[in-house]
Amino acid sequence: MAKNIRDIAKSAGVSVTTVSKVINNHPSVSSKTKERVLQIIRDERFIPSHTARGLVKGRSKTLGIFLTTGLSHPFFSNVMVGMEDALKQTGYDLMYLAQIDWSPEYSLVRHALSRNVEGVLIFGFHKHDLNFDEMIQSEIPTVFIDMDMIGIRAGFVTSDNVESIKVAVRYLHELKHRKIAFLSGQLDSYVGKLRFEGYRQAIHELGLPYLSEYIATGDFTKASGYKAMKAFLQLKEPPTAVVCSSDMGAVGVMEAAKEAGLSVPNDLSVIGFDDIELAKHMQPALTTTHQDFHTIGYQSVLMLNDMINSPNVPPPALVVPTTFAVRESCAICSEEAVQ
Amino acid sequence: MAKNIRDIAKSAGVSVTTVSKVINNHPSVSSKTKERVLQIIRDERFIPSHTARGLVKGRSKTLGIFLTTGLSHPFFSNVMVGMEDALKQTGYDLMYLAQIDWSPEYSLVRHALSRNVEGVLIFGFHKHDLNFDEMIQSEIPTVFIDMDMIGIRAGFVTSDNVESIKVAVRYLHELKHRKIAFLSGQLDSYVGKLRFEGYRQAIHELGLPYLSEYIATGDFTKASGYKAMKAFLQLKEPPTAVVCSSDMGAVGVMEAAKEAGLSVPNDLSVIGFDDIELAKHMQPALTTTHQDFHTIGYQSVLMLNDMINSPNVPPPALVVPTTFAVRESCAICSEEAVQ
DNA sequence: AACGATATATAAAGCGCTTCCATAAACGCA
DNA sequence: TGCGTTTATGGAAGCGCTTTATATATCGTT
Repeated sequence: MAKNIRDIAKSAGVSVTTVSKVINNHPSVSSKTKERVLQIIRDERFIPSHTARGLVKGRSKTLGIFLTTGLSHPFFSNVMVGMEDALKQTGYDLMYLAQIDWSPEYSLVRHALSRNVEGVLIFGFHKHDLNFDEMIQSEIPTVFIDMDMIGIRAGFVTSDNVESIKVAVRYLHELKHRKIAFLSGQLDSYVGKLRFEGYRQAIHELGLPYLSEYIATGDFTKASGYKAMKAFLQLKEPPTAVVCSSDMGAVGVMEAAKEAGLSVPNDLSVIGFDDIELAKHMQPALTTTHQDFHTIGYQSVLMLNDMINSPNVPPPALVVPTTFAVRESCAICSEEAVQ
Repeated sequence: MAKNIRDIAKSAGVSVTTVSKVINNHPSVSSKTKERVLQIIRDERFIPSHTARGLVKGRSKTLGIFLTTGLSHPFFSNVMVGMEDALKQTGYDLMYLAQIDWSPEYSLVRHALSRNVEGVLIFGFHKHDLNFDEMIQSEIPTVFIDMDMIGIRAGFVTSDNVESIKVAVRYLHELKHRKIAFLSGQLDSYVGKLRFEGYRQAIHELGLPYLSEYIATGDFTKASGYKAMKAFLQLKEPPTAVVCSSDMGAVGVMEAAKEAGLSVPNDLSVIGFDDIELAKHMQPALTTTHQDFHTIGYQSVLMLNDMINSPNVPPPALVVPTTFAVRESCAICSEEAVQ
């Protein structure tokens, strides 16, 4: 059943070398024999072993991907769609390296190396979970997604988190809001940190007072939003608007607000982040930052492809713009604008 | 940098054979040399090439996955979480075979074979898209997800589509509904067909009249639900309830109903299918069938693992039970129960 | 006719590993 | 002590392919 290059050589009455040359269409084979061999290959439905070829060439036409937070990452599948397109375009298959064990001996690099992948994508959350340093220092081309890791052979791609939040805060400011609260994500995550930074910068640039009681530390979940809003409501001057680091957080905020008898957007304006499917179907539909996951996925494998093909150009960092999706969860501040 | 087994052998002062035996912990090596070799392996951070080993052993500890509808399948990522767990458990890595080209010469089998995978998962939609027959007839163990393909080396796993819809229809019947419409998905898809079949059976078993005007052919999208509901509303006896083949379809139905001034659930009961994230956050929250995607993913790789390890037991078909999630989108029928 | 240059084919080595087979050393037992 | 066994080790072939070096045939020049 499983044919190899020798069988073909025999059938065609040529050497293995010649068959190999035909497969890789090396010029030094006459078009006559080339045709004959090609015909046999077709007839016998022969397909060369990618694996064997990879072994000798050292190139496997395979990329590896590590999901350090598992596949349950909420946007994984969106990012993957973009990756898929780029994979098709560049001719790579993708190996999902599932066998991460979290022991100290485990090495991403070695795992990747053993699988003979030409480059790896790392999609994750927290910077300090795994031995990324080894990865960064290794020879193997790597692109990180949503982590600002950079090295001699490592680049990254991410959304423009800082600017996105600033846009959101400015928007609220234009709507006359002055008491703008912020719900963060985990502050030890790259995006969590940056979104917080965006809030800080915006508040500062707009000349608003920076009040720590308007900052709630959450973890991207609905529960953390709910809890945060409950706390905000205890304040003697509760915020009139809250910008969240995630849509799910915003959902929690809205839920708590409704429970307290507040109407969104009339009594409270809310802004999310991510633009998950749910966002546009909510009541009211959630104003939020739309991340271009497709581009993130697409560009990350293109970047990796470039890194593989041009080992000497330093790996870039790519910041993908977001779009601010204005929907129904924000309104002009009902309070007098306080000075 | 990249070490091989020969380097280790040299360092340890033993033969390549011995090193290999240590790696595979073959019994015929003294514990003394074994320890020494192991130590060197650790010191030199040597990791054997999976690829080379796969070449000689014919086993790659790799599974392949084809996504015939691409990664944009709405439940892909949920299913993958389940797969991931089973991959860890069984020790496989997963190769995403992205290079499907849709030309007639393209062969899933050959692609899989060239990549030396031990088995393949096929996750898709339509039965006739690709040359699945070749796959089914091939030697290579295959499990289909959401397709009823079965062969000497092919099994499948899917949700219990028929029964799930029957449960939904019966539930409506208990709520005194008698004019129960159905929104189908694509009828050339496996799940589309089965859900329709469930509706037919339920109607029949409940002794309700089977009315073709209560059947709308959709395609799982919101748009098709919207359109279907518009049509139902033209009827002189519009349905009092509609069961949908997808949650997104149900969203469309509800939207059309609201536009027509109907209140869900008071004037119209609606049931979805899938239990997407959105479902529980809608107003009213959507009553729907919850598919156990984790189990589907998990069991499909376990099944594949079994097929690989026991080549002689005929591949099974696994039907994973669903749970019916009662929420707020259904109410007792407001009309008199018609006889 | 003799020469080097060019085109075409192949043998053989090697990628990093496993495994069969042979060999050598250590052992048990009468 | 001598025999057959067991235990430990290594040589070499081979998995399916690519690639280098080499051989042979063909050709154009003068």
